[in-house]
Amino acid sequence: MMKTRFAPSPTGFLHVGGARTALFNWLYARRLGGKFILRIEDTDQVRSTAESAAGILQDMLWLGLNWDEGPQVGGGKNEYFQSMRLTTYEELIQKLLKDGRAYECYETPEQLAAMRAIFDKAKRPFRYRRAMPGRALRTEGPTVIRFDMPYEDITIHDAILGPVTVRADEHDDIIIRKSDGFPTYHFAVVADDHAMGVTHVLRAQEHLMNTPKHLALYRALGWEPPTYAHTPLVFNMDSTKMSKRDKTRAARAGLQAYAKRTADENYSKLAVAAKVSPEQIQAFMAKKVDDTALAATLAGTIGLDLPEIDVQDFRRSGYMADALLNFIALIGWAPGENREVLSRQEMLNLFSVETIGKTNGRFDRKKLTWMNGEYIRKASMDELLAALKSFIEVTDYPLKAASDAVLRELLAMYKDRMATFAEMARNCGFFFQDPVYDEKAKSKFVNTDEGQAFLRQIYPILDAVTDWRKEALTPAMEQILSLGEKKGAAAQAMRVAVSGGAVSPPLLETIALLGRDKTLSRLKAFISSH
RNA sequence: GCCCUCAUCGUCUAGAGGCCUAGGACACGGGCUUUUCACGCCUGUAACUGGGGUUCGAAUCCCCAUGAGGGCACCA
Repeated sequence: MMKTRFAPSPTGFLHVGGARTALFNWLYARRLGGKFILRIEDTDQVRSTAESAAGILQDMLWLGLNWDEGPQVGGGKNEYFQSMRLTTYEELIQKLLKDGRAYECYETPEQLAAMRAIFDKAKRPFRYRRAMPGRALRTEGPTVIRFDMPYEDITIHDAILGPVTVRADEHDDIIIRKSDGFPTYHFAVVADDHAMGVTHVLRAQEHLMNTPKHLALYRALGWEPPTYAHTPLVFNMDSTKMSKRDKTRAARAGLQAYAKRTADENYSKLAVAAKVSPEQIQAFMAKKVDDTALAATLAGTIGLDLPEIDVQDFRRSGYMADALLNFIALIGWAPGENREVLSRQEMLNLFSVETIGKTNGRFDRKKLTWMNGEYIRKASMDELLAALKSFIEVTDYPLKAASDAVLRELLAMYKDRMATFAEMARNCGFFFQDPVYDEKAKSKFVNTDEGQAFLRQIYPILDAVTDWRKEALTPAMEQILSLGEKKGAAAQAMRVAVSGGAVSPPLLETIALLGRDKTLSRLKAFISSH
């Protein structure tokens, strides 16, 4: 049985890069009729959290990347959390110890750092080996167990990169059991991939140099290693690594500009608006803390968009899961025949490891946005509504209170003119609350002699309409559009009065949904106030 | 510093020796459509990192240089 797995460590949110790895594994397993396993690698007791694990599961489900084995599916209840499998690792480690393939070490972290420093200074690579001189003697203190790497060249037969050989003198004896008794990543992956029957490992290229270690471990344990395939990496457009730090960096830059703009140097006004203490903000700005949640709230209060990095960031920004997946798949993979917009099923039909490329890619948000628009336009109304509601669940816009019926009306109106749900959410606020009037639009279209004349003509036309359904409103709207020299000359004045700005969906649909009272009162307010 | 990987338009990519005058998509420019904004349609600009080989012939194969990225933890 062919099996792939995605094995994130629960030390944060699910990153887009991780999502791509998960997708590739998911596609690969589904394509070949195998099984897809989800395993939580929580061997780092300090950094792993249960909340993070829960968040990752939730994001995987939002993306629609379901697993055949893993938390909540198949097997015992905690079988897919490494922290629950300690006895398994211990037995294996004891076996290696007995076979003489592993040994205890007594250096403290400080001693190791000092040894490394000496080599660094001499510009020589430091490799810990069993036979090296100067190893610490047995002590009472905590010990660590290392694997005795064989002194031989090791060749990885990578399904994407081809053969890659690492010379014998490049290896070092990796730690397989930490002093807290937990296995290290290197040991736990090998033990689990074997135990769970994983046959194909698709992981990011940053793991390439780990592979010889894993291969040696398989051999020492007498096991058949899986097929490895290392995927190219994904970077920001400026070729920096995509990381949560991008968010704090962007927030700091935006906040600095805000402080200058609004003369709020010590962030006292912002602190009040964001409901946090000024000290917190100052500590954040001074880079004393790297709190991404704080960065998000602060950015939110000054209307600053932070770069999306984690899967949930994209959800909050109003991207559809399928569009994100489709876009992400195309970095490093091309289905051929110039195909780009692919449904999940089409991706499944076309996917293969052979068609994954070797070159690192960059994350072009503009193309993602375009792709999301494509998905929005081709989605059915039911699909769109479901996706929109999943967006509404995690955000807080005025349309949060809208009924399904109203949401459907809005979607019909905005479908062709939005690239993300957030875009619609920002633009449709005037349906739910008084518009924030755009002063420039007002002075250009409303507070002019012509604009006033139009509004005075428009009001009675609409006031005469009692049946406010779209069909009944159509003749009145036609009449309004025919006002003035050229067709539609009066539209902008009405648009500004009704929506607050120079841009909105077509007026007929807009006022039909807005309702008679609000439409008329907004028009009237502009006539009488001038 | 050492080891490893990669290298086609600004970006994602197609290209597995002649089909390449290098194709597609995003972005950008121009036009059409239009009650605003979009959508849609038409159209334009734009690339084989450099140098050596191999070959009748190289974006495609080899070598070197350069550039980019990854790794060198009691993190994964």
